[in-house]
Amino acid sequence: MKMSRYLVPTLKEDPSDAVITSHRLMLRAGLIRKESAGMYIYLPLGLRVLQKIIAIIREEMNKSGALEFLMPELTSADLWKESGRWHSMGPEMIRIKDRNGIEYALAPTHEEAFTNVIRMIVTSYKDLPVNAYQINTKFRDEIRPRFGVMRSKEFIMKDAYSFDSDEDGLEGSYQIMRQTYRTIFKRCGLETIPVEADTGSMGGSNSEEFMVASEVGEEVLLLCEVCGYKSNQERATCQYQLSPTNEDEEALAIVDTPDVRTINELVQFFGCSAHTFLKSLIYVADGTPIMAVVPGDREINEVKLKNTLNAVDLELAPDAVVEEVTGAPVGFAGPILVKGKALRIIFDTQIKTIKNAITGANQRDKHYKGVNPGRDFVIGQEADIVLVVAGDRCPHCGNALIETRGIEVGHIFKLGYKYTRAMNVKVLDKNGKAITPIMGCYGIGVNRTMAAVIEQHNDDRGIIWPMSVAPFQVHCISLAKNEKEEGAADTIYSMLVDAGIEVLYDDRTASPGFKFGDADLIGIPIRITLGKAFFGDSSSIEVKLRNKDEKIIIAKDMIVDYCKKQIVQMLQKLNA
RNA sequence: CGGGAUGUAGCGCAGUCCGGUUAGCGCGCUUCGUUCGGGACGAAGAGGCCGGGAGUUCAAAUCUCCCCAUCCCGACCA
Repeated sequence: MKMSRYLVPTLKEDPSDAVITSHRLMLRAGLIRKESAGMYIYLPLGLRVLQKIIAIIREEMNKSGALEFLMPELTSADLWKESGRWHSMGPEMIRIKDRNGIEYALAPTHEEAFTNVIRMIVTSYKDLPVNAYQINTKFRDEIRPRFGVMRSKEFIMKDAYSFDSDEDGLEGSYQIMRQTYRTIFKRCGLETIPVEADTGSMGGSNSEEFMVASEVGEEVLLLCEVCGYKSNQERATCQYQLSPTNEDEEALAIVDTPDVRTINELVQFFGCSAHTFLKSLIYVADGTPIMAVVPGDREINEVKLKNTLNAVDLELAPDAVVEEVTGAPVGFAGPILVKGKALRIIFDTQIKTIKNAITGANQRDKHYKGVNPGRDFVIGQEADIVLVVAGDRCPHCGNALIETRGIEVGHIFKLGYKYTRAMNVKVLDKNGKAITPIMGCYGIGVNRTMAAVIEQHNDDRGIIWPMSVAPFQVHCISLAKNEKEEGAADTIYSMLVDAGIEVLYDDRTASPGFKFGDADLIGIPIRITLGKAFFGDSSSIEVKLRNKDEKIIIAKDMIVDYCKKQIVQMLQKLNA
């Protein structure tokens, strides 16, 4: 491709609204432009990268035996009502009506759609297992689009759904995808960390996310360097036990604590350690207020709490609700309710071990001390609801966990029967008996994968594409000063193209420095320069790899072979 | 939705506090000439409803009110 005929609007300065490296470089290298918040335009150069990633995904999915489909983006409300998600997806799902008032959703995901086709076309166990996938756009009315294409309202996802006769089958399908995902990301040049994950609104049990370690990642990961435990903070658990005390149970007493509300203030006031406080927070879960109680030195993991409650929506209660359900202003809540109040309370599993605790008295400016679980209040429901942080002990081996941040590029999980039951999918087994298939579901964020590759492969001059996803394989810079030289340069370009190499040919009239700068920014792996060495007698060509500093000289006749060899080697390295 | 910030040429910004010529600078863009291996130089140009609306004033990019958009921090997810 001749650059003079290709629109590559590189930018010398950083766009003001890009804060992370990948976003900055995508804008600067002329890969994307913003249409509006959360919506991005892929320019020709950027599209090529996206297509390369898609091709890798498609190739590996097909290799795994999955079948490619293409689903409508406009999905009828009936489909969503069947599974119950017309309601539960909430405002994240973009809903529209046609001229007759019929309701649709712009698909935020396609579990229902795929379950529906399988119901239509699969009737026998002989067709199972089947793994159906597509590479298609998703629409989500994100609370906050962020970081360029990293989190956008419209994005391309590869989503796959497996259907098996039984759980063993699902395990097989799941493991195939697990391996396929590793291969896909490896081929894209990405190092990923698979972590245990929460299943979110999709439902299901077992789940693994593929994370790209990055400071700008939105996920917090907890890793154990000893046994290899890896988990998303949302799901992470730890071995934790408060040290037992031999203290005698004190009598319950009420203490005046004027304006002492936060845990820090309480520690000061009472002069004891934070975990002897019973931190009691009021949440509203699907419209109903509840209380969650954790040791005072712990944060609540809202995802775990939400799962415990089986709630769709969970948020901290507004002050008015807190006052209403506890009878006291915010800061004085506790599990010993005043007479006449009733509230569902979830206790963290450690609460029962705390002796002579301190907690809010549900009265203004008053706390209880000498609080003893079981004696002063009943532990009705307990669950692990604390947020695990760095330094907590690994749930498997007990070593200290460490924290890192990651970008979620893929997510695989066992869905179970949620959709096949809700949508009444039946196939006949060997004995002619109707059975319900079990599902798994597997997603890859394509645009996000592209951004993640840049996050992992760049330097202060620009992008350093892995060969597999580079927009072109060779960047050929012509430094020709006259028509004769231009002609000679064109010949080399044609030679490379004829050999089947993807070449971006900088035939523009610009200074060498300008062209080198653009080449570094765009980051094509192999750069060849047609300059002095070439236009002189020697007929030799300078080659430089984007990820190396040295320049080497190759004889003109050898250049095609050399490039081909480099390309093959670079691709093989990613496949290994 | 809550908190913070910003909207001036394609991009990056100054000017706004303290109202007053024809709204400026750098990059980019066009034409010509000279340059030409690490973002060249000169000359001549083109390009602005100063985010939108209402108001105050003799006079508004600048002051007031309302709206909109974008970005960052928190709650959702690939």
